[in-house]
Amino acid sequence: MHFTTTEENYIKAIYHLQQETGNVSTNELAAELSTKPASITDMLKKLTVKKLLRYERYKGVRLSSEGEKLALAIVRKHRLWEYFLVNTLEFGWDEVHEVAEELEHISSKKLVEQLDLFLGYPKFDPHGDPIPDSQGRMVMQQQINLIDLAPDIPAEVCSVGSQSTELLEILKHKQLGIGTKLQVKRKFSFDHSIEIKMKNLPAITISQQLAQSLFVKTISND
Amino acid sequence: MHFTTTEENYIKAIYHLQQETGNVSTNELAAELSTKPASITDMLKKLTVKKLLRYERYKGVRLSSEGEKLALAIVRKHRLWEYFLVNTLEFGWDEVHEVAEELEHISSKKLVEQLDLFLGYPKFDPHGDPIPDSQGRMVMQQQINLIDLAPDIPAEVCSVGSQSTELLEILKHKQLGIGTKLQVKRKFSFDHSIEIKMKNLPAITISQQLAQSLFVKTISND
DNA sequence: ACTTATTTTTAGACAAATCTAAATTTAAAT
DNA sequence: ATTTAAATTTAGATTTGTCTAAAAATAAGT
Repeated sequence: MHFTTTEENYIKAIYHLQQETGNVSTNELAAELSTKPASITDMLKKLTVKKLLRYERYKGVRLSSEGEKLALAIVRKHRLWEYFLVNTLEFGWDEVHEVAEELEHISSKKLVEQLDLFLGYPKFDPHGDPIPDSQGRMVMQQQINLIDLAPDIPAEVCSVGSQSTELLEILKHKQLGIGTKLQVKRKFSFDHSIEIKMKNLPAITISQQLAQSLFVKTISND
Repeated sequence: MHFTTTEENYIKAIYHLQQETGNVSTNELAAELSTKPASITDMLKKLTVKKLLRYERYKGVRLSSEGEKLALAIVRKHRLWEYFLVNTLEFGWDEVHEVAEELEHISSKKLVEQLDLFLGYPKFDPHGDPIPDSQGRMVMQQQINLIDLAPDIPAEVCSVGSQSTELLEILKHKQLGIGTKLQVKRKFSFDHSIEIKMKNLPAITISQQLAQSLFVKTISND
């Protein structure tokens, strides 16, 4: 069965939102997709007929297993293309998202499989997010939010909370990115800002909001 | 300015048809795009407003210089992606067309330029068609139709007339493809079929229609 | 040249995806 | 528990790209 780009974008949005919130509300979706709630309702009915989701009026929506399969296929394509753009075509990791949003809708199955093979079956995209394999499986990272990292534990940034240009801008300015190694030095309970230290750089303070947008995994320092 | 996939497909179709026929007729376009003439007229009016073509009612259509620029950009993307699919992802040259039809509408300029760089600025796609550079320039092949090739002149297939699956099927069966070296042995004026000889293979006869779908360039046999 | 056939255009309708404005259902508040 | 507020859905309209059927313009045939 074939789906339009618009339908795929709805499925993808529901997939991402239901990771956190369980059932996804019409208003959440409207915000995520920059459309009006009325439009969401129309499309939810349409996708329900196509068996991609379980939806009851006024009660929110979840993906069916069909829908989840489709979502994972789209996420797989998105992340593989991001990996390709950064590692093969030498894009910066902060400039691949928009292009991947287009490339993820290319339908050829063979294209995805050959691309995966060419890239060497990567497990994580340039933002640190895991890439689903052809069966939709992906490895789980035990990553924690930077705000929860205990002081003096060496850790490495492995994922960012969103791809908004605003976030990417401040990260670039503060020289933070995927792979950056750091330690938390102090936590200020007044505004929940934290002081972090990166090698060869003076310690800097980052806001609660920024810290919450960064995910890290602890690393052994040998 | 941004154009829809549909609009780009119209521009591309007009570009290809006007190579041969000069002014392009509504019916030709309808056949090429598998739509009805009425739909063509509607779209021609729309694209005229957007300054992409010169169109007068009942008199056919040509691309404006704006339109030609766009067409060349699309053709460039199509052929670069075909090259990529064959040379990087190891697709067969006869299975890349449909995928490239999708990829050619990805809009990122940087993507095209980085892809071109990565591929080493190729001059011809896997079907032997020239790839426009970033300025829209392409090298001209002095290729002639196989039907016009004089007997006993060594030549090499460098282009096929269309990408229809029917044509690709018969070419595969007869072991003909881009790069195939051959000579014409006899021409039968009865049905304009010709007998050709490839190295290490018995001579075969091919129909007028098939010969007209193949373009060759002469090669020195040293 | 006049009639016939072909091509092209217009007019009106339809499906997809969206919108605004109004109505309905659920949730919150006193 | 009743009212108020918020979220969601319905109803009707709009845009894009398409269609069919009918009208208009061009081309062809004798």
